[in-house]
Formats: sequence, C-alpha cells, structure tokens
Amino acid sequence: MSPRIGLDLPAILQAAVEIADTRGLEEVTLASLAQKLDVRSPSLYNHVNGLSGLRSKLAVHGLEKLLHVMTQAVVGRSGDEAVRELGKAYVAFARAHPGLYDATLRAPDPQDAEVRRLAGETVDLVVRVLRAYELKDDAALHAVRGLRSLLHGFSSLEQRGGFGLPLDLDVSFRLLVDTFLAGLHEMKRRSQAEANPN
Amino acid sequence: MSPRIGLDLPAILQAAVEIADTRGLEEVTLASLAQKLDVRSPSLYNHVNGLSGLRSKLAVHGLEKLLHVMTQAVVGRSGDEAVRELGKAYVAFARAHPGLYDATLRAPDPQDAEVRRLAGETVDLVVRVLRAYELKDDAALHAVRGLRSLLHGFSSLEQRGGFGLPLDLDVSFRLLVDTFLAGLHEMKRRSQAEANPN
DNA sequence: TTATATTAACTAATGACATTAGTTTTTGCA
DNA sequence: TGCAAAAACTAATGTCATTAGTTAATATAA
Repeated sequence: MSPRIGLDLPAILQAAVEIADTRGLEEVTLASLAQKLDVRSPSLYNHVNGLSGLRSKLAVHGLEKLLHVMTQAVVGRSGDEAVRELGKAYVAFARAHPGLYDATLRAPDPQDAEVRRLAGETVDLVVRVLRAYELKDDAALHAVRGLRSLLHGFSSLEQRGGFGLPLDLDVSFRLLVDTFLAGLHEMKRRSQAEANPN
Repeated sequence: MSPRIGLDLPAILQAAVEIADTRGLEEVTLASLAQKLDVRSPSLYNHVNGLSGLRSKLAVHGLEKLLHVMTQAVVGRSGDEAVRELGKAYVAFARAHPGLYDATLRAPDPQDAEVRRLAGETVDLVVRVLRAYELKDDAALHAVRGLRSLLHGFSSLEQRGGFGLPLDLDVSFRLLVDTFLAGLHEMKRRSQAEANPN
C-alpha cells in the first residue's frame, strides 16, 4: 500500500513551524520547506494542498497549541488570577512562536471548519473564565472580544516592534490587564447599582 | 531636465492604496500596480525603490493619514470624550482603509527614520490626551501602549474576521473602551489613595 | 532655433517561486 | 513472485521582482 514514506504531515509541520518562528511566516515557502526536508518541492503536494493548504494546516496547528496553553493556564484558577494567567500564557505563546502565532491569524480561509471549531472552543474557554464577573447577557461575549483584542493587540505590536518606547514590556502588559480587570469590576459594580439602586 | 512625466509618486501611492484597500495588501505587487497605471513594471523603479521601497512609502503614507484623523478627533476635547473619539477615529480609519492600515504595521524596516518620527508624534498625541488622568511617571506611557494595543487588536481582529460571534461590533468596541476608561479612573483613584491615605 | 544633457520609460534577460503533468520507484499485500 | 498504490521524482509553464542596457522626450543652454 504505502511506498517510501520519507515525509509525513507532522514532520512537515514541525519544519514549517521552525522556519516560521525563526525566519518569519513569509519565509515559509514550499521551496524553503522542501530544502529543509531534503526533498523536491512538488513532493510536498502529496501531503499538503499547496502553499495555501500548508498555511491552513499551520493555522490549525497553532490554534490547537494556543488553546492548549490557555487551557492549562486556567485550570484550578478563577477570577482575576485566572484572567491574569490566561493573558500571560497568551503572550508567552506569541513570544515563543511568533511565526506560528502569525499563521494563526492569517488563515487563508476563515470559513475553514477546523479553524471555526477551534475558535469556538477558545471563546468558550474565555467565556467560562469571565463568568466570575457575572456579566449579564451579551456582556460576557463583548468582554471576551475585548480581552482578545487587548491580548492580540499587545502581542502583535510587540512582535512588530511597534513599541518604540524604552519601557519594560512586562510592566506594560501587567498594567494593561490590571486596568482591564479594574474596568470589569467597575462595570459589574455599575450594573448591579443600576439593577438595585438602594 | 525632466523627460516624459507620466508617473509621479502621488499617483503611484494612490493606485497602491486602492489595490491594498480593495484587494488586500498582498495583492499590491509591482506587476498589478504597473498594470493599473498602464506602465511596465520596471518603470516603477524610477520612482520607488522596488517593492520594499513601495511598502515603506505606503507605510509612511498610512501613518500620516492615521495621525491626521486622530489629531482631528481630539482637537477641542479632553478626558474620556477625547479618548472615545480617538478610538472611534482609529477604528474608522482601519475600516475605511484596511489595506493601508495593514501597510502601516508591516513596515519592512521599523528603523526607518520617517516611520519612527511619525510613531513618535502619534505617541506624543496620545500622551497629551491621557494627561487628563494624571498618571504618574511611566504610567502614562504604559497607558499609551495599552490603549494602542486595544485599538490595534480590535481593528486587526475585526479585519481578519476573527470575531466569529454574531454580535454588534460597535457595541463591543464601545464597551471595550469604556472598560478601559473605567479601569484608568480606578487606577488613578488607587494611586491617589496610596499617596494620600487619609 | 537647435543641440545636448537629463532622465523617464522601455525591452530583454535572469532567477526565485508555485503549480501541473507525467514518470519512476518503492513497498505492502495478494 | 508479481502487482497495485502512492510517494517522490523530472520537466515544463507561468507569475513575480529585479537588473542591465536602450530609447525617447524635454528642459535648458547655446
């Protein structure tokens, strides 16, 4: 059945991740990948649907790993602590895997079933973490979007060297998360005051 | 001195912006640009230093426009109102010019003098707006980073369709900014309480 | 008015890609 | 032992960016 198996998907993905993280996502080409794997580039078509297929697989792989570290970060925790650890895990992942993180957000096809499934699971995870803040109705979902915006924004700008200031990045990040949490508490307070105006 | 002037930098930039905003930044190639301008691609080298030069100019152009709309948004305003308008102007720009906004953040050379100058001016603008919160020392700069993270994160995810949820984006954004502002007020309160603990 | 220098835009050529078609080769199983 | 499946290959095509060298238009000086 199966003839010379030199390549397989895991090996291809690992090599692609290595290139992405060290040289940048744009450098992940079928040519560079084939060279690294000591193979001719058309051979890759037996495992992956061209460059765009590779990028899809890379995106899915990255989302899986990201969801995993986020999940690990919140088990056994709740409230502010859980959010803080979640945030730390998120930026740590982006720092450790800049290229893979990038791939995560440039899925050629956002309608891809796998991508949607993983995105959904990630949202669920964060919703559960934010449940502690007793946000009503859609507020929890809006808060998920907000938290994700802030995490992604920070990671993205950090990666692009978008912060020209000579200022400790970890301090900036901690303050940002703390400010968001303080705001969340305040919003909760307000909505409760509104619902129950002594 | 000057022979047949069919092209000039403004025309080139305008065409590039059009392609970027309608088809995406990746579609801005010397080939597509030349076709749109009815010229052969090597001709572009007389005005721009190759593809990377074009991207640099595009980034600078985008930063200039972004700084301009941000500046217009805050004149005559202060405090929360100024921050809210600043935020609205930021996401409105990203929505109106998705490709150009993208170019803004993928400057091939973040060390480029023009890019650094504009980035500096933008930081200055936001610092002035945040002065109202009387943040001490570096806190103001950290807050600038935070605000920028959140604005960029939201815009970027919105563009990439990263929000799978069927939820009003404008509401999400307003809540995010409000949460940040509430947090900022709370942080200010805390630092004052600490400095002057009755 | 004419000649020249300047320089924009051109053609031609090269090399890096992705991709497709068609061929070779390995290997599991009958 | 032989055959079918499929992995990896070679060859070819087309799209890019980029460089070298050529042509041609025009502003200015004579």
